[in-house]
This record gives sequence, C-alpha cells and structure tokens, in this order.
Amino acid sequence: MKGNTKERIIESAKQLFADQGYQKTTIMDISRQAGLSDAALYEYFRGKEDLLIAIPDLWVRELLEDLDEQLFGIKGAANKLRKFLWWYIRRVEHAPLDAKIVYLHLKTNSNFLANEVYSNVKRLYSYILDIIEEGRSSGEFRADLMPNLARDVFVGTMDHLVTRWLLKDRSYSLFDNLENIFDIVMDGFKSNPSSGNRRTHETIPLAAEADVQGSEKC
Amino acid sequence: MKGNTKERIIESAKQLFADQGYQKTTIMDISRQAGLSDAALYEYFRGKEDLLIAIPDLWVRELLEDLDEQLFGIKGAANKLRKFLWWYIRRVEHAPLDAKIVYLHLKTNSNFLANEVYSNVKRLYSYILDIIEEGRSSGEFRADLMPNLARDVFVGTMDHLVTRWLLKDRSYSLFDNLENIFDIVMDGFKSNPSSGNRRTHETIPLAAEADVQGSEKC
DNA sequence: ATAATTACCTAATGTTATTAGGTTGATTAA
DNA sequence: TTAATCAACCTAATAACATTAGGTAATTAT
Repeated sequence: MKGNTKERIIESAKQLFADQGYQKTTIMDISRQAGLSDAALYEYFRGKEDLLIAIPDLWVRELLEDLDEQLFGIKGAANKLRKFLWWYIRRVEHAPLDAKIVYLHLKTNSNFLANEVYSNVKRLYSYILDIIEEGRSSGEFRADLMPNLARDVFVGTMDHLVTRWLLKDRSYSLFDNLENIFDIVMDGFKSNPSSGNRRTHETIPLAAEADVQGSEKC
Repeated sequence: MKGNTKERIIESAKQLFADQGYQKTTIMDISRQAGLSDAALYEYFRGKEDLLIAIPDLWVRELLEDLDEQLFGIKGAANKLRKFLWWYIRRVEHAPLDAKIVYLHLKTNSNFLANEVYSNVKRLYSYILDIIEEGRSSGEFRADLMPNLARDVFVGTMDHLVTRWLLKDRSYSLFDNLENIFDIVMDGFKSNPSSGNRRTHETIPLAAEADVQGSEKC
C-alpha cells in the first residue's frame, strides 16, 4: 500500500507487546494485525528484537527533542526539577504503551546497554544532573549534596512510581500525590535556612494523629 | 542420582538465565548443564516459566525469614531503615544472580503480579512502611510525612541503585556512597529540630531561593 | 514375589522465528 | 517501445525450541 506500512507494523507491535508481553506475541500476530504476511515484515525489520527496540527508540527521541523547550525560561533548580517531573509524568501518561516497553520489556534485553535507546535515556537523565549541579552552586541546594547521588534519588523515585503504575495496569493517576512526593525528595536537597522551615507549620504535639495515613495535610 | 536433582536444575537455570537472559536460554541448555535429558526436567518443573519463578521464590523467602532477626533490638526508625538498607544491599551483593532475575527478568512476566514472589516482595517492603510509621509517631520523622510516599522514595532509590549495578555487570561495589545516599533520603524524612541541623555546617546565606513558587498547598 | 513408584530416557509433536524463492505491477533505461 | 530493474508483497520451506507420549530399569512397598 502506501508508505505507512512501517508505521502500521510499529503500531501493531506496540499494542501487542504492551498487552501480551514480548514473548507471547508472535510475528504472525503482528503481521496479521498490520495486514501483511510474516515474510513481508522482515522487509522492514531485521527481526523481532529489532522491532522491540524500534518502538521506544522513536519515543525517547521525541522526548529528548521536546525537553529543552519545556525547561526554557524556568528559574531555579527546584522549579526546573518540578517541571521536569510533571512534564515526564505527563508524557508517560500519554504514551503508556511506549513507557511499558521501555520500563518492563527492554531491560531484559541484553542489547539494551549497547543500544541507542539507552544512551538517549541517559541523556535525558543527565539534564537532571545538570539542574542539580546548578542548584548546588546557586546555594539553593545544600553545598554538600553530591549531584550524582541526588540524581539517583530523583530518578529512582520517579522510575519507581512509573513502574508500579504500569504493573498495576495504570488503574490510577500518576499525579496523585506527586506533589507530596516531590516535596519529600526536595527536602533532602534543599539548603536548610536555619529557621522558618516551609513545612514546620504543623509541628503537631505528636501522638495526636497516630493512625492517620490516608488523607493527609491541611 | 541423589535427591539433589531439583537443586542442580535450579542452579543451572539461575546461572544461565542471569547470564544469557531468559529468552536466549533453552531448556536443553539447562537440562544438559544439570546432567539430564530435556524431558526429565519436566518431572521437576511444569515448564520454563515455572522454573524462572522458582528461583527468586526461594531467595525472597529466605530474605523474609532473616529480616525479623536482623532488625531485632535496633532502636529508632532511622537506624532501622539504615540496617534494612545495609542488610538488603549485602544480600543482593551475595546473591547477584537471584537479584538479577528478580529485577530484570521477572517484571516482564505477566504472571508476576499473581505470583507469590510478588506478594513476598511486597511483604518485604511493608516492613519499611511500618518503620516509617513508627518514626512518624515517635516524632523522629516529620509529622506530615506520608508513610506510603516516603516508602516510595526509599524503595525507589534502593531499587534504582540495585538495577543500575546489575545492568553495569556489578563492576563496582554497591556500598560506594551508600552512606551519602541514605543521608539524602533521610533528610527528607526527618523532623527539623528548629535548630542544630546535622548538616547545616554550611548554612548558606539563602537569598538564592527567592523564587520558590511551586504551588505550595496551605 | 509382585505391584507400584521413582527417576530417568528417546522419539514424537506442534509452535515459531526466519529464510528461500517467487509474483506482480510500476518505474526507469535503452 | 520494450527490456530491465525495483518495490512490495506473497507462499512454502527450514530449523530451533518447548512440551508430550510412551517407555525402561531400578528401587520400594505390600
């Protein structure tokens, strides 16, 4: 047909991989859903693995292109990290199938590290490192905060949220409580202005809300 | 031979899965390394997937048994979390093949959530939740710290460290910088004793965080 | 001693990824 | 115009596995 065959294959594969998993999806499943024979698929991709990698490759590339623009004009390291998180989480929510493949099916693959997807993901995360370094030299973050470790905390938390959301079949919004989680992480980063802590307004006489755990704050 | 056939199979599978990945390891690889025919393996396991799950199942069960004892007698939530982290990281370093299967090859599997391994991992993590709750009610942690979110930060960071270490072929020690990372996370948890902060030896003249705008509730 | 059971085996069977080797119809080169 | 090339497919192998069928020989139970 037209030149959209490759896209049809990718779209079919994306759905099927995310839905049934990589192993349980057959080439026949994919080529049939794309309206082709098995053999024809091999005109577009070297094989099943190649196809698996092609999907997130495209997505991560898009992310990378968008990121600069998103952060443009935002002042302050904490604000930038915040923007990064909100932006990323929204992208994940809008492309859950791509995210699922990246988070659940790609790490399994031995070629992952050698792959371009991986280096692009690293580039994405290196933005975080830069922001943290900026925050440290401006004094917004603690002077003794090691940037690479702070990045590990940030990325680790973020990835954990996404992974669990995907495993739980995205049955809730990723934005639930995002604000609070971000605050917890940031509290570990920020300088301690020897007084007036943003969060000390409660200073509960403790023991009071022993068992409150669902709905918090205010 | 003796009654150790099942163990031999598990040991072979563990090595091969961790080394070549689940997909690229064949039943023949495993049964041959265990000194058996393919068919004999099916006397011990229902199939390849069943075998994959049997490995971490055993490991996680052991972890769970050991944990109570490890935490016994430790006072204070932060100290308990510290002990948990150090204990867990050491267990991972001592059983990297099991860890690799849990972290890289298991999530892929669609049966994972329905599986007992998953519920045991959850039970492991629920200890963390309990400790954090204890820390909050004792006043050691901030009163407005939502325990489940704090757990996400803790677990997320921990899992991130382990995952990267595994992906990088365990080419360094997981304990490098563990102390510093732990401190960063704890700083987000702990109450701010309106003075004398452990890390404030720098006490930057602030002014840098003039532009904090992030829609701060309350 | 005989029946049942254990711990294996070899040889199918069926599913899949991948390849060989076309066909068809359009485009280009002579 | 006609012959050659190429693109975009196809059907039908091939070969690698996972899994099953059906058997054997040795051990254990009755």
